[in-house]
Amino acid sequence: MNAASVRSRVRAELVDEIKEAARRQLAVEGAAALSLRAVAREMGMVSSAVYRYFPSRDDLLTALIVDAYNAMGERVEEAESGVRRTDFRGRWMAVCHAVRDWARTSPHEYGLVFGTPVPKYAAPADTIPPAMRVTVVLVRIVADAVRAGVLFPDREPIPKAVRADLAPIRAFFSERGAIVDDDLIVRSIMAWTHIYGAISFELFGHRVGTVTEHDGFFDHEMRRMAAFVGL
Amino acid sequence: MNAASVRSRVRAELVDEIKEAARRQLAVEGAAALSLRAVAREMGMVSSAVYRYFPSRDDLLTALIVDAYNAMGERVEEAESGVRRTDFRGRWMAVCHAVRDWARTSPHEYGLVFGTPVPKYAAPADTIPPAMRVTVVLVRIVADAVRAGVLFPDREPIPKAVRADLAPIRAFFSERGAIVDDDLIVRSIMAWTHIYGAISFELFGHRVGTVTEHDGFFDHEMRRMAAFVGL
DNA sequence: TTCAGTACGAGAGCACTGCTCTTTGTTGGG
DNA sequence: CCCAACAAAGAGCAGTGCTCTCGTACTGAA
Repeated sequence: MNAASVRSRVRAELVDEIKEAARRQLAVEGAAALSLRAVAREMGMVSSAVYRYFPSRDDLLTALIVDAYNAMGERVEEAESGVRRTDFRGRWMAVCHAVRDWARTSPHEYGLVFGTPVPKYAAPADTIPPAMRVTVVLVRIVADAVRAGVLFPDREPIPKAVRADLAPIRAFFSERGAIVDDDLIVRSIMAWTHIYGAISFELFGHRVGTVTEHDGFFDHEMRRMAAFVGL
Repeated sequence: MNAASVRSRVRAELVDEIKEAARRQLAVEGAAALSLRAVAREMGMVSSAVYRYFPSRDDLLTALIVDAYNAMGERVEEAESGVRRTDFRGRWMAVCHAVRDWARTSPHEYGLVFGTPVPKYAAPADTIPPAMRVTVVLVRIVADAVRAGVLFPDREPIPKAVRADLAPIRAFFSERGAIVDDDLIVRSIMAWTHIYGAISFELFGHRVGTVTEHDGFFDHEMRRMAAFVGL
């Protein structure tokens, strides 16, 4: 083990500690109030020292966003893998509940990735793969169901412009050995949209006065959307 | 006209001017960067003077939120009123598109009311009525359709807990002379959830790489959700 | 083992923020 | 006509993100 790796190891540890402290602060105050100075204070260092590890506050936020996506992806993948492969509906429902469970345990992290985008902040390219993890799982379920011959097209006419738009996605599916029709893609996107909408509505407080039994309603809602998709 | 009203009139004008300036700044920088000092600067006054009109930055934000809800409500009501009363599906679609159109012309205002809730900020009670305006329009469409006998229950079994949860809403409908079954309420809430989810997904950039023809996709999507509701 | 180069933390400082307090000016109504 | 109510200004406090400089400690090669 050369000495450079010693330095870089202690550096990586420091980076983790800073992120840890930031995450703690995030959970209490929220993303908007995340203060680099407060993080430094909690770690017993001066604010300028933190800049050795994160060039700016936005870079810290980016790191937290990537971590959040990965945490969510991990939870989803784990939950989905525990379901019998041929139980497509069960796999789908497991994903839905895993996303919501994660969102409820880490509401600020959820808000960080799915809430109002921070102005003047453009998510760098390295957030894309972690952000895709959940989508990939959902796509795989649909592809598997199609291959198993249990998912059928709906014969719903789709506008030409939308159909052209969907071509690359269709190609993506057929590369994975699943011939998927446009309508099924539309329904899948709608279902993912709905998962996001339902969780955000609940978490952001837009269902107060409408729904109080969030657990039951979400489950029922997701069940209906799974049926809508065809699972 | 007594003199007190003169004072209060010029005061109301100042309040409007401040909100106007704040709104302009909001459109450029976003809610997080809304600076009371910058607003004051733009108006040629000193920051402390603004505090005569808004006790805190959050109060300014609250005022903007109320205005945003009302602007959205107005757009929706106007669009919906222009459709033949018996064209229930047309009325519903008009609402969907009006919400999206407003959101696209005022993305920051949309983010303000539907995005990540500001930590430590609790929306005061006077934001509730403006926030309900769109919901009221949607409810009226459903109620009208039920009364006209063109909307039927789906006979989808609903969990007991959810059913109990929905009782007050069912009562609200029957007060308006429409006997609405639980399943229809569920579908309506889901549709509103979906409107929100689709618009937020688009505006917050979570559909990049999936959909590019947003207009066409949204229209198709909403059409399918209208069918899902039964319209 | 020595020594140059680098990484690091500390501290001061800049321009900004929300907000408070005191002082000064203005203006409307008894 | 004068005084009270109101408005604006200005200074000031504590906080923010971020930059720059400076001394120290450590590392990797000679």
